[in-house]
Amino acid sequence: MSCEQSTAESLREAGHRLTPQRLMVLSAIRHAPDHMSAAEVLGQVKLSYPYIDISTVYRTLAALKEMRLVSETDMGGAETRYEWVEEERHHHLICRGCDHVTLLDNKYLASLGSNVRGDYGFKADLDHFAIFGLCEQCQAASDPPQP
Amino acid sequence: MSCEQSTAESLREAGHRLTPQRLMVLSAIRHAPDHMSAAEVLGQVKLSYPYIDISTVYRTLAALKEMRLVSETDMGGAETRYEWVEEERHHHLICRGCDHVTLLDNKYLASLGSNVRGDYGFKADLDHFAIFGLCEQCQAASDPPQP
DNA sequence: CTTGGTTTTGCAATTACTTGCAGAAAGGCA
DNA sequence: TGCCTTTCTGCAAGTAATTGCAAAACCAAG
Repeated sequence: MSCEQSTAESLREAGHRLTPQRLMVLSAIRHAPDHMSAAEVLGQVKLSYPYIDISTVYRTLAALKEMRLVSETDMGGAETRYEWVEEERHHHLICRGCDHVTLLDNKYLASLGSNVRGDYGFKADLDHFAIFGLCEQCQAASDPPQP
Repeated sequence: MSCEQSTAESLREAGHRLTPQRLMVLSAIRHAPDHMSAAEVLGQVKLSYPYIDISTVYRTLAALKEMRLVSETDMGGAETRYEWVEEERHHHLICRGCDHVTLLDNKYLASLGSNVRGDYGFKADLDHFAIFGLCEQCQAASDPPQP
């Protein structure tokens, strides 16, 4: 009935068992409006089941990532961020000067993916990339003032 | 005299002090034939200076990375790998099925970089990427055998 | 419903990496 | 050369994530 029903079935078909812990992790990340850290997922699940362990959260996220239902991204902070993979992919440009984050349209990575697939036969997981670099302002700031 | 001389000078110009520890870390990674882990750099430097601490290695690698003299790449193993950035960049396709690693020509990422720069004004650090996915064999193995 | 092989969980210990701090050292200036 | 400010180092403690293991739970077959 719920929107998790079919996802749960996919898990079963991939040879995983449907435990309450996994369904709770799944539900937490599925309904989050944004990226979550493993600690945030843990906190969310603990609201309904306080005995869950952080290692179970990590193991479940790893399984979901392997099935490409969630993406795992190092956004430069202390914690790795996890996100439900939507039909419409998005990526991030992160400035290492000012930490500003810009959304990057999927077409840039889709094009990289299809080139790589065509030339190498390799099907790249380009679900959610964080690309670091310098934004326009920070480039100007670090360039020589008057050459 | 040595080939580190000019690099050391760049460090100074970037506002860093030239300590023996830094020069040893620099030399270790500069002359390595391949990627190194922080622990491997530590071991190498300890041969000539046993008192060096792992935190100094990490801090030096972070400074060199900030200057884009070394790249820091998660290749999927337990440890992050560091490498001296050569003029000619290279990248890796890593299969999550069989762990096989293929070299990826820089032109694919150079093209991504120039598109992003043109459209967003963002100068991406595309020094050394690890792209995960499925190689041709592993795709065939995971596809339905007879649809 | 019960049994039984296999997977999964929670705990505890471990690993990879980071951070705070006090003393040591770099290097600009006299 | 010696002084002085600032940065850097080594240590120790802390954090994010992983792993080994015994007990518990899943679920397919009877």
